[in-house]
Parts: sequence; C-alpha cells; structure tokens
Amino acid sequence: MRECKRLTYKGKLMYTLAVTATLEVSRAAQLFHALSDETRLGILEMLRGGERCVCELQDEMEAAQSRLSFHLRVLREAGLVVDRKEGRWSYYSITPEALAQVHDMAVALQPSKLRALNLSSGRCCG
Amino acid sequence: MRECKRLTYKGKLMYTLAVTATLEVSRAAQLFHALSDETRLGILEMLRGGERCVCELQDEMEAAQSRLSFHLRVLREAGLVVDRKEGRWSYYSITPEALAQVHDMAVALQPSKLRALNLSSGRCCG
DNA sequence: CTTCCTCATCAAAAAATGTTGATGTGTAGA
DNA sequence: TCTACACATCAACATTTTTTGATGAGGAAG
Repeated sequence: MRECKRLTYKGKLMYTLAVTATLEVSRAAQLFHALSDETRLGILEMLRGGERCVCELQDEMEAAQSRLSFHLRVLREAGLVVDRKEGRWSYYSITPEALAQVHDMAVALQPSKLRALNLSSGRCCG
Repeated sequence: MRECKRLTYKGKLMYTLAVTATLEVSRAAQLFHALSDETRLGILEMLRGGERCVCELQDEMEAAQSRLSFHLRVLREAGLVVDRKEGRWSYYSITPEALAQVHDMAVALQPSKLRALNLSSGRCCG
C-alpha cells in the first residue's frame, strides 16, 4: 500500500516535531541508547541533585571506577552530561538542553492523534 | 559526602514523577532500550500513521522479514506495540499508553529546577 | 622529587544484541 | 488435497556493548 510517507533530509529519516523542529533518528537512537542502561539512569538520578565528582558517584553506585568512567563517557558523548575539572577531581553535571531534547523526542513520538497541533518548540512542562 | 538520597521501593531505585507516580528504573531502561535502535524508531514512525501489517513495514523499511520480526518482538515485549491477527496477516499498532509512559519518564528525568511543581500525572502536551 | 589520590584509557574477556538463512505453523485459494 | 503466502522462531554467526584489571597522566602534599 505504501501510503506512509517518511520525511527525509539528506537521505536521513527525520521526525517532525511540531511544525518547526526536526530531529534525526540517529540522534534519537543515540540519546535513547544513553538512557537505556540502569547504571547510567542511576548516574543521572544522582546528578539531578546537582554536580557530583566521580568518587561520589562511585561510592553511591557501588561501581568500579573504570566502569563508572565508561558510563560517564557514554553520557558525555551523548551530550547528556558535561564535566568540569577542578584540582584532581572531575565534576559531572547534567546538560539540561539534552534532557530537554529527550523530552522533545518523547513528545514527537506520540501518536499524531494525541499530539496537540500547537506545540511550541520549547518545553511546555517546565 | 553522600547527601544524595535515592528513593527506593522494595530495593529498587525509583524515579519520582511529580508528586504521585513512580517508575522503576528497570522499566525505564527497557523502554529506552526499545527506542534506541534506528530500525525500531523507523517502525514506530510508520506506525504513527496507523496500523500496519508486517509486509508493509517490510517493503517500506527494506528489511528482511526475520529482522523485522525480531525488532517487532522487542517493541512488543516493551509494550510499545500490539499485534492483531487477521487472516494470514499480523497488524501492528502503537500502544499509546506506553508512549505516554515514555513521555512521563522524559519529564521525570528533567533536572528538578526545570520541573514545574504542579505537573499532573497526565500528559500536559496533548 | 616522591608519594598518594582522582580519574581516563586501554586491552582482553564476557555478555548482550542484531543479522542471516532455514524451518515451521497457520491461513487462504486452487 | 497441494501450493503459496505471511509471519514467527530458531541456530549460527557477526557485531556491539559492558565489565574487569592494569597502566598512565596530572594534581596536591610532604
């Protein structure tokens, strides 16, 4: 039947977000993948309280240092967190913009009937 | 320092969603994992237009039948889609509740400063 | 300089995930 | 009945992701 038209851009499948913004599927997959691990969700949960150094995360999460470092890298490469060096510590914190992008994607994923037509590109939930 | 208190329930780390709802991390990981693959996102994108049988997805996505079947199973097991048999066809469609749950999780993930205090447990974005 | 601490990175192994081609099951039509 | 179709499932393989322990870089303090 082939009646489903996929919106593409430079050969890449895109999602429409409201009227304006579009997000690449590869970016969506990257973000969702970064969120698909319990250790990383735990890290984000901790960071929701504010900046933390790796050793704090290490204590709290009971994870080996190299393991934590690995997951922090995944989160960093997805843009979900940033790090700041101070002395011999690395402090990690959440990138609100990336989490907002996750929210945008979640909205974009909703079945069309459920999506309001007048969604702005900004957050509507605070 | 250990000043980050994690909310737990029956030994499982939980997220607070607004005041009322809580979501298990393992469920969050499962949902995000299901969304972390471009093929699966493509399937969901197609299904946003409504119910499809596997062969339609197959044509559109240019994917082998067993590959599609594999990804549909991941989506089904995450509760994101349901299938309906009719004759020799299987029609898949989106489970709006699961996508709403994804949205809830995206909201729950936002850094606390950015979250409104009065979020209802329902969708606020339509 | 030497030592200790914090952390990133690496290589090897382990585990999980995805792909492929083959086989099986149920349905419909000849 | 026989054949073709739509789909699920399986086993083998390929690929990716995660874990582990070791090594190394850089800062701080003696």
